[in-house]
Amino acid sequence: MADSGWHPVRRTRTFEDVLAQIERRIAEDGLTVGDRLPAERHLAGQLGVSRSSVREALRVLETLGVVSSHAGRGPDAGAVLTSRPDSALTDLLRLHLGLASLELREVIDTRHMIEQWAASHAAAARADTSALADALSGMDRARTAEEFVEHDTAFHCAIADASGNRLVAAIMRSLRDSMCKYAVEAVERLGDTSILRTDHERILNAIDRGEAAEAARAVSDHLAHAYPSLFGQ
Amino acid sequence: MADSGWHPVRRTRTFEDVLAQIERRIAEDGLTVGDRLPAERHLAGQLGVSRSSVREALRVLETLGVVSSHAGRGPDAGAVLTSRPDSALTDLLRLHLGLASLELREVIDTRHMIEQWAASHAAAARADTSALADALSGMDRARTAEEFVEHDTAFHCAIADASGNRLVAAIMRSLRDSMCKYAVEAVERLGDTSILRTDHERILNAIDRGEAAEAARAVSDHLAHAYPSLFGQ
DNA sequence: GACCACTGTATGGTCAGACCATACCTAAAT
DNA sequence: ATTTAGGTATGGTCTGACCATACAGTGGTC
Repeated sequence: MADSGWHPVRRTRTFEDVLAQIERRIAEDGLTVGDRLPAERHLAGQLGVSRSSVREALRVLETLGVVSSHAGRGPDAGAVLTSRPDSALTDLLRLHLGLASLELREVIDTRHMIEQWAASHAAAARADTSALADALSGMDRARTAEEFVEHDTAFHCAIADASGNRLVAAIMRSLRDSMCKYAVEAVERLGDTSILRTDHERILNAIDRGEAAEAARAVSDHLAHAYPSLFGQ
Repeated sequence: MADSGWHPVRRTRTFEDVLAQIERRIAEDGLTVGDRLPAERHLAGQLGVSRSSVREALRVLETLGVVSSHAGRGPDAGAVLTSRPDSALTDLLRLHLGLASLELREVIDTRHMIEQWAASHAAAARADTSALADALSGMDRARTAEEFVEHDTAFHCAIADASGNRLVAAIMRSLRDSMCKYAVEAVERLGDTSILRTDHERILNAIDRGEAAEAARAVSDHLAHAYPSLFGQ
């Protein structure tokens, strides 16, 4: 086996068993977003385990953005299947950045890769750019670095969305969210943000005109402007 | 706030509080990989919550690949900080693929992007290619489709590793792992794998000679060979 | 003194049962 | 028909217990 996930020799834990059962049920019963899982107590009874174990399994699924739990009674209550990979990815990146097991440089390089790809694909597909234009006008109204970064993030995520690939978009959103703090610092260090504004216009226009290569170049130049220290070498 | 992770109006759950406390402690105490968290019972006592809540928080951290729990006594026991983003990403992708909230096409496109980027970066950096050569020779010895895919996966992950970006490598590994099943099907459908073998040699040689553009082209051609149905249009 | 078997103990893993907060459902009261 | 009060199923939390694991110490044996 590949070395990717070596697990120590250990009896399967109960909640892992529950996890596998739930996953199997999702696959076999063709459950999809919006469907409900049985109540915790019922699941525990059906699987012959305690409620704690079921809860730990559900907690894992919730962490992975697969279910969402709501108390109370009615159609919205209980563990509902959802699709929220973004927050899971964000948490993952944030924690590993905090643990220093990932460096900012790596995150920004990854973002560079994604954004270039997304911009050129969006251009090639002649994607709708109204969301990008909205974010652009939002940046003009921004009065603080935080507000600026917020609209900047929206712009870049809109590029990823425009690529039409939801996985890429989710990764992009998580990357931005997890490095939000550093982005604010970068903007404050930069002072004048007009060049970023111009860069964005250039990206938007390239996508609008369907010029994939120019869109990729524009993204690359933009990141070099935003993080000069990482691209100086 | 950005729309990325809207949380319904709800009192913070206890385990979320514990989660935040642990994360804060990691950041403030500068804890890093290898350090131990207090025992569950102690943590519960310190934070004034029940052990169940602590356990649910630890389960989340374990899911995200940040801690690893071991029973018993001694230096290895307890919740130890680790850095295993790969399995978390793999689980996430696998589950969302199962939920049909992600399509195989999106995963393969993402892989295409990553692999092109990694190959050209590895070439530009004149990275060590011995791991790639090892995987290549492993493919020659493979006697079943599963074995073939295993070494194929190793080869492609080695490309990502050679790029020097751990985040990209982790994403690559997860993508491969989560679509392993489909890769076996693709190989079986293909029958003759010699063309894949030739493709790999071409990629390896391009990286070895530092030809970034050729490496990217070779990767692109290779994926077209492996998944002709997705690139025919 | 070196080695080995036994016991103690701190740890995670699991279970059972209780209670609370929430939110819908229902039936009675107006 | 509307309002209101109670019922009930749900998740969230807590308590306390017990088991399995694996190291740490203890004592005996050679």
